[in-house]
Amino acid sequence: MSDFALSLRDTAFYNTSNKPLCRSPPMRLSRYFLPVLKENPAEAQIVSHRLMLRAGMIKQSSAGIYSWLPMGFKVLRKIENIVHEEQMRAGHIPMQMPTIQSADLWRESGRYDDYGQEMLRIKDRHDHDMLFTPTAEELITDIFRGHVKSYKDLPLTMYQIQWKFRDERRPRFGVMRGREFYMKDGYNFDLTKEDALHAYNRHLVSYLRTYERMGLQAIPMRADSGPIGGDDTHEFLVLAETGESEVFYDSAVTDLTFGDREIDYDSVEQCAGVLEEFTSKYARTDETHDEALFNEIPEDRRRVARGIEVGQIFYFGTKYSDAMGATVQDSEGNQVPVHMGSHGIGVSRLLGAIIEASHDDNGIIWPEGVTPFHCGIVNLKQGDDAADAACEDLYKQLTNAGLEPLYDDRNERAGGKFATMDLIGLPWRITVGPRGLKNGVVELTSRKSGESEEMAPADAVAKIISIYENHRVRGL
RNA sequence: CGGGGCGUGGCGCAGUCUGGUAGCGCACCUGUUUUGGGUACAGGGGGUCGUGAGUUCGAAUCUCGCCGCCCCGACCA
Repeated sequence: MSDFALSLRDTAFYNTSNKPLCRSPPMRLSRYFLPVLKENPAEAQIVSHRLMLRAGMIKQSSAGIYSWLPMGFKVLRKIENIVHEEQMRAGHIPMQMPTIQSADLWRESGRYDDYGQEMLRIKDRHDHDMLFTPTAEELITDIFRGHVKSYKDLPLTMYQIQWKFRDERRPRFGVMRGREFYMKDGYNFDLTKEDALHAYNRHLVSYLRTYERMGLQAIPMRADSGPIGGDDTHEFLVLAETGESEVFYDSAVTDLTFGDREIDYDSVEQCAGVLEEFTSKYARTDETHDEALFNEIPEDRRRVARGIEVGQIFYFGTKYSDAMGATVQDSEGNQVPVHMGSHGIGVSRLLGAIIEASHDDNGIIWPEGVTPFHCGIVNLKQGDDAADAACEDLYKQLTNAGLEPLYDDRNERAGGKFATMDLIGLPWRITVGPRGLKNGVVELTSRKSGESEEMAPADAVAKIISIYENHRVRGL
């Protein structure tokens, strides 16, 4: 757990101490900004979009472009931080590139013309062609070729988490198919194809860990490379009825979990072993589906379903290094083009995918790894001295333990508070009322199972702390 | 981009066909009441009806243009 604690500190962008930033952080509903909607907005068709709007997480600004309201932003940051942690654990180096780039580099690779209308093109005041980046292969290759000259500097993998823009003809499904989206994009540079394939495998492993920490099962499926180009590529799909891709797979793949296994990311054998384990069973999207191969699966294990694409990894060899002259000198003095790959995780899209995979009629059910607040505290009788004091005490103990409770201290009726808590989907709720306090108990309720248990306040705190032992990710 | 639909207070909608100067529910404010799964009553604030032009004594309503948004399809992380 020690490396975990270290990486946590590295990625806690907005609070580098392990203490709350101020004496009274804004985690009381009376002071927070959580504009929940009682009714369904007419614009939202699918459940994740509807729930994100109703839970006050996002507000549409224009088609496919959203403001991230405080609670949505908090989840976005938690997902982002999990991605950072797992990337750094795999040895990849974080950096950041601009959102607006000159068209020149894109002309060099030939993609300025290939990309078509999806690319948002802009002119600056000097009449130069600029664009809002949909991805960053050209820019990273330009950085690489300017500074790396020797094979001794390889392997190298850098990544960023940055806003991207694709001018979709028809944005829809809320953040799942927006025009502006937040994405992790990483790029590996290696001397040989073998090295680059290890980078590919390493990314597959790190992605499996990443999704699992978010409470998701994302199945790697053989896919099509699209405008990125390249030979080897897998997409990671979360099964959901509302998914945009049709998928075909052997049901045995859904039994695979990554669990707590220790992985040495430098070990070629270990990474290749995981790839083999997770990709040997049939699992393909409609783009690469092969009916004959599919029919070789025992009939009772054949599955046709829909999936949400939450990530993709590519090995594309020397496509960009050839086009852009990214070479290094090898040990024999030859100039050789580097082998590259790129890898993406749709960070903002993941919010939609997680909600699609985890909700019920009453609202969202956050997995513990990404929940905006670790638990809710519902005061059933605001203004009652005993109830107020008990809630304050719970709030203090949980925040002192480094957790983020959301205390509903509004002067609302119990029903309204419960409905709000269910809608926003916090995994655990502590319910505090004068009646229970007379017997020295509060109620701890699981959002997922709906089961409640009465216990002393101190026991509830202890239980929440132990539940989150393995899910310490910071948000805002 | 092809096809369809919709723009009326923060949200959900009625009113448009048949022109007469805007209404309901939720939310919000005040008060009383109530309080363990969205209390009840009373009072109140907020909209030049997406936008521009036209027709008319008079336009949310009719005509034409424009803009925006949603859905289906094709396309995509």
